[in-house]
Amino acid sequence: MKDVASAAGVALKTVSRVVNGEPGVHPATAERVRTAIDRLGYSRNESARVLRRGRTATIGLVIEDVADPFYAGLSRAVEDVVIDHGCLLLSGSSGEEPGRERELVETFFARRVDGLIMVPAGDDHTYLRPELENGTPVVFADRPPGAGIDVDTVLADNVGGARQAVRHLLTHGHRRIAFLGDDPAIFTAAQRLRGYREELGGLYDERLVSMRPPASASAREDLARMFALDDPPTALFTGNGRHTVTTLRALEGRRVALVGFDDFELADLLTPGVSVVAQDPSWMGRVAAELLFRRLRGDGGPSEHIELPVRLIPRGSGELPPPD
Amino acid sequence: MKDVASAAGVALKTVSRVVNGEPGVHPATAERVRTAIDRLGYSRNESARVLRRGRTATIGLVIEDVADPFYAGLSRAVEDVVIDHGCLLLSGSSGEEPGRERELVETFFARRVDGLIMVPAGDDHTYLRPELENGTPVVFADRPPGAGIDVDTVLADNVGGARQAVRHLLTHGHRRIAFLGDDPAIFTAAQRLRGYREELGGLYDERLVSMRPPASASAREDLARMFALDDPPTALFTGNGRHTVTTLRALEGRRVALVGFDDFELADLLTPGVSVVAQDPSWMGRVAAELLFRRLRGDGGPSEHIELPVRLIPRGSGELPPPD
DNA sequence: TAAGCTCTTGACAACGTTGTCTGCCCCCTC
DNA sequence: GAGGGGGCAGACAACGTTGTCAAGAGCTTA
Repeated sequence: MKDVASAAGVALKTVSRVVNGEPGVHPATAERVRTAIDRLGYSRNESARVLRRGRTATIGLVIEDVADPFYAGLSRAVEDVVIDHGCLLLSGSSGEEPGRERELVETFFARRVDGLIMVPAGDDHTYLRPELENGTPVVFADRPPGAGIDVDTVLADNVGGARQAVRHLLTHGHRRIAFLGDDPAIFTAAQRLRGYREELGGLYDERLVSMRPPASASAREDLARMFALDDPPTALFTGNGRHTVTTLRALEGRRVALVGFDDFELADLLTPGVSVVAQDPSWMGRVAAELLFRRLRGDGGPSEHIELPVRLIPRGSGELPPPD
Repeated sequence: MKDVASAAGVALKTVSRVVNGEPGVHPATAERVRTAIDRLGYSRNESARVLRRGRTATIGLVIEDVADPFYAGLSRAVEDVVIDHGCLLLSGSSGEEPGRERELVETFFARRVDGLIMVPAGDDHTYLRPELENGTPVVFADRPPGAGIDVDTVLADNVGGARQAVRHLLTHGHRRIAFLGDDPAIFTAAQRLRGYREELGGLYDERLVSMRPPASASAREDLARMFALDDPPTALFTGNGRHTVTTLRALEGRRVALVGFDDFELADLLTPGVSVVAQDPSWMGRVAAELLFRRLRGDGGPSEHIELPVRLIPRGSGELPPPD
């Protein structure tokens, strides 16, 4: 900038004004400055700008894994909103490890992100407190924060969705409905188990419940054990997209009714088509990002807790009747 | 930092030394400083640090769309390498628009990213030249840069993969093999068309070639037109994951041999399983990122052009014989 | 004609770090 | 006891911007 200034024969401040489109510069001078800028290939140093102005125009996003289609969709939606607001996105995957979640968040804060959207991996977020008191807005998506932290949240209707799935299977005549989900330490897994249990009522049988990491040997063993029972399940409710896929694979063509939580590409092309309770990751991302920018514009109201509806999509697998 | 210094009764520089783990500070003093840091909840301002030191410990990544599983996988791999090197990732999706690609890149450079990995959308990258001359390393992944730009590239063996796919179909007795791919303005689409054409030799028939955006009406029309021919195709080669999926959907159960470029989740669960030529997006991401960090460590050798092999995975659809 | 106003420009400090240089104290050695 | 060296600490400038304030030129108005 200094070089540009001397090349154009003006003061530093005038260049700054031109670069920022501030008024009060004579058109001819501005033109001279712009020519010098082009000639020297100058580009403003954002670090210095940030240092001086205190705002970074950067948003942080912590998710579990970009390679998971659900989070990829959420990520893309957040990115679009962020770019529309003239900001940039710093993102990182926690890999479901609380330690890495915290490291990422702290690195983001050290870089002075203006706001943060996160899908938490851990359940203790008291470490956010100093920064929250500092005024940095944080929005939790998909899962709520641990105890004692009061922030905006955007969650799906996990309980309602699970109830819908189970009700659908009950309507089609099933009485032995198994649940295959993730570790209940994960919020969404616990909520979906809760919905499953509530809707099943007296039909609940804990021998039909498996809560394991997807694609694990233990998950496969649980499934085999269930089918070895005297009264095996005639229908399955899988607790997330990953479990749906690994369960389908483990079934090896065995025809059992199935409803999965989370939609996934190609669910319609399998035979039978896979019925699912669909969330909309883009919607969640957009809502979370817009809420964040509303906070950044100064909305200081009490924290909001948005619950997005989910939708049952019948495609065949959930409508299979129980064997006679 | 100033506050920490006065709280601990030391000079600014001493705090700086402690924060950076520099030697030459008395243990007792360091301890006092650390206590003050904890008490005040101080965290270093990275912007100021960057301004002073000139390196941002930030890498930029421009891809086409995070929500596409291929790029999501690539993205995750890049992220892992970047984090391992103590850096952070700024990422953005170009959405296949050259304008947005350029905007993203320029924003990244304004933020003084230390290096850049990009999947280009446009074919003119002369705008990179000033920054390249400045010494910022750039690695192109998946697609090469436009003319006149000499940088490292990491590409898949697109021609070889297409030839493999076509050869596989020929081996299974097909002579009428159609190609359904993207606009040949996209490098990978053009390369795969080339491989297809080379391998087909005299069997090439331009009426069996469609190059359209996936999931477009025109793509569906082209497919219908091909099947209406007197000598319709008995096998299809689809030019990327998205085309494979939309083609499968358009086929509506019609049994035609098919090999797709790009692997995708659930390809094995469809009936028949979908044979594909698989690339490894994580591998590509990792290789690109490691190459970038090698450059950052000062490797100034001539630009490298890495071609990653691809692999044919037979799953059933590519082994269907032609109808008699 | 002097005062006042607008328009344009510039000088300067400050943002929070870190690199360089200097200074002090204490201990060791001759 | 004097000189030298190492360990520790601090003063100061600089990184590249932008906000604040002030000043000069040219014009209008009383």
